[in-house]
Amino acid sequence: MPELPDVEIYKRYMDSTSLKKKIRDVHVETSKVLSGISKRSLTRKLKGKKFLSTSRRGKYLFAELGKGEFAVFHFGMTGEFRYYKNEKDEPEYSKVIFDFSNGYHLAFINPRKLGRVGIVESKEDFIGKKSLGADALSIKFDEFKKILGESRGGIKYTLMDQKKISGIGNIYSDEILFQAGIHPEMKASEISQKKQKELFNTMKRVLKTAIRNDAKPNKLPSSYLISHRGKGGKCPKCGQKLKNKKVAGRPAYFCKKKQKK
DNA sequence: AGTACCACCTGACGGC
DNA sequence: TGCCGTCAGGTGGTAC
Repeated sequence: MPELPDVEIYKRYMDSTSLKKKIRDVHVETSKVLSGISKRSLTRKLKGKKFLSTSRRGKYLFAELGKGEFAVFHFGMTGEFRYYKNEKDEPEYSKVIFDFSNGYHLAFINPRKLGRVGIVESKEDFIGKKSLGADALSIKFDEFKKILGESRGGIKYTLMDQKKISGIGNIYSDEILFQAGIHPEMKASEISQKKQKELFNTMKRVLKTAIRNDAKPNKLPSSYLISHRGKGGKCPKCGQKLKNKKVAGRPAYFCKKKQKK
């Protein structure tokens, strides 16, 4: 479920469990989830160090190791962290496990192996290489407005393009557009000034609301679209059957009555 | 620049 | 119960 709200929750989880504890060892179940580093180097780089602090940019989570280095985590389409004590509690699908000297462990869980763990010398270089746009929670209206005005594609595509704005994925782009009453295929550049501001405020509100509710779909307000995805889902505002079609290559759900082009 | 499609992976789910 | 096709909250590459 890893879009911005989910990753923010994982960040806080890491902050409350895994900071400033000496890493005694690292276990990598499969190199598939490593990015640009071997099992041996990853272990060598981490052994004896501590995760000092965390930061997030979009869907990427960074853990500071000191001397400018950072561990980088990306969860792909599935994954989470779990902090536990006993070996017998090792979570299913753990791909990388960090052993701390206090006897606890932090597992990077990643069933589909689409996530990645790596080490970078510079956070800025990493963000630069990926060309990541401003984080959706930090972006200012002026920049948001400029991005919409310069985009030639549909608004759903624009919101999900990590190079423009980072952090929004398929689920939350649908949610934001639903709450803002904008059709996902509407041209980003054709959104009125008034609607731009409304969309901007809605984006911030939806993301913050999700975070406040631990990014758990069942804890979100009943007026949210998220739990109504799937066949036969109905609009929580008007009761009409939701439209389902591919938009920008991803399965989109929206209400034709409440979301106009 | 934007879209469409494939790949990467594997679990979950519906249909039969 | 079990097999099979399809789908899934992301990213990256290619071709158009």
